[in-house]
Amino acid sequence: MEIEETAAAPGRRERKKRETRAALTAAALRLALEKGPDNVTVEEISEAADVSVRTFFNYFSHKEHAILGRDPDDLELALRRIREAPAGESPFATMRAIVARVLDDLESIEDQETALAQRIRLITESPNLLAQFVVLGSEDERDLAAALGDQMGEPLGSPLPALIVSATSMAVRVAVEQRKAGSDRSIRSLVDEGFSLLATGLDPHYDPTLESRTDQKGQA
Amino acid sequence: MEIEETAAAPGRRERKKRETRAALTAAALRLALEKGPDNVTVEEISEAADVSVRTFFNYFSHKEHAILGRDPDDLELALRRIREAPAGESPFATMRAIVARVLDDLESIEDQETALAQRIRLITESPNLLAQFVVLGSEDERDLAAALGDQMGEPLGSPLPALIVSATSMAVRVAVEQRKAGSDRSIRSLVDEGFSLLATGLDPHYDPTLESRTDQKGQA
DNA sequence: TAAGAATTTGCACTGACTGCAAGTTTTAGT
DNA sequence: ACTAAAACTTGCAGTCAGTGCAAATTCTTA
Repeated sequence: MEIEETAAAPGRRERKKRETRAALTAAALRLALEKGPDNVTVEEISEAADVSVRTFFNYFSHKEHAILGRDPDDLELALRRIREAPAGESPFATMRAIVARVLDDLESIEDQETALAQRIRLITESPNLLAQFVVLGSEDERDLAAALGDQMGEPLGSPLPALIVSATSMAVRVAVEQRKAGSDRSIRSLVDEGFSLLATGLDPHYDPTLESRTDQKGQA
Repeated sequence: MEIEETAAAPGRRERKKRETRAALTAAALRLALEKGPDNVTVEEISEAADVSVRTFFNYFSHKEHAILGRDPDDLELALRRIREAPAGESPFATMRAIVARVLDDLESIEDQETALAQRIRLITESPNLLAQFVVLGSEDERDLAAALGDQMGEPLGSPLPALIVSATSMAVRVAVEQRKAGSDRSIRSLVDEGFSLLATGLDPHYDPTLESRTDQKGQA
């Protein structure tokens, strides 16, 4: 009953699993777009993919995961990019490059919405999806931060790598939300501005000696 | 059937509502700590607070919200702090001050775990809670960013305020996760380091002319 | 081709959550 | 006080997500 991710010798079994998974994510995405993510039932998705409901849950533990259809290869790709970062590239630049890659993919199709673009839109519209997305994302972030820290030769437990990774996803998330809130600017330009601000600092006059001890005024 | 948040003239009705809500969050938190957040049923919580299950859902739309027991006043407090920020204080410093306030509250009780401290621990342990927390949080962030942007006199639609707010919550989240991952350092010191890094920039050698156009090497 | 492993499926069950209508409590007007 | 209206609570019936189990089915491999 264990569904593995082996990419080794693709026998018929392997192939069928991939097909089933693909059919499920495709059906889930299509139906989510048609009826709204929260109005789709697992039964419908399973029906459309022509498998039993029980089988759906053999592949995805949550309805949302099918809609998000996360491809494990994406994380793999990013991790590799980190490990193979050119000598001298700053870790922040590495992350920016990874994001840039995704943006390119996104733009290269322009009007014809890619599955990825559609999913991003859905995420901005459904709190449920956002929640699951973040949960999945935070697992990935752990791996990315570990890889980045390793690559940087940063002492274990340093918050820097985790911070950089989080900052990256944050820049993207903020950009997406700005768009959603009606900004005219392109995602790319918003992301660029975000990276730029994060790279050079959010507070030019920061006083580190002050640190966090409270110094409030009016307090209820 | 609408439960309002009126804080005006506290008649008996108002008082009872507060009591019920308090009883529910208290019961939810206690049970979540005892049995783990995912092993508590709404029925148990309602039982403990001595109301019907249906009533539970009149107060909280999700089980998790009762456990998180978010106090709307907290957001109010933060918003006020933003609006009343001393002239000349950088927006980033404002946010840091707000976080510092929370940390102080947290530490002032030390061993005797506050409800807040307990909740933070639960959140780090339960994906479900994390998810709901993020959803609630992202709503708050919108408000905070709006207030901050207003205070800064930033043009509407600028990503800066949103970025600063996100950065703040990010610094806290990363610090919490570092602790969870076994760091010896105090939350406060981790948070301070995060703020410091974000304030002064994540990439000292950032080249803004490069922007985000892809420049990758090995690609699968 | 047959044993054995991996998958699919049906079934029964728990638990979150919702709409509705009836019952109860609180408030307000007189 | 008395009472009608408004605000809350509750039970009930029902939908849907998600899980464990064991019987069927399909694939692999010797």
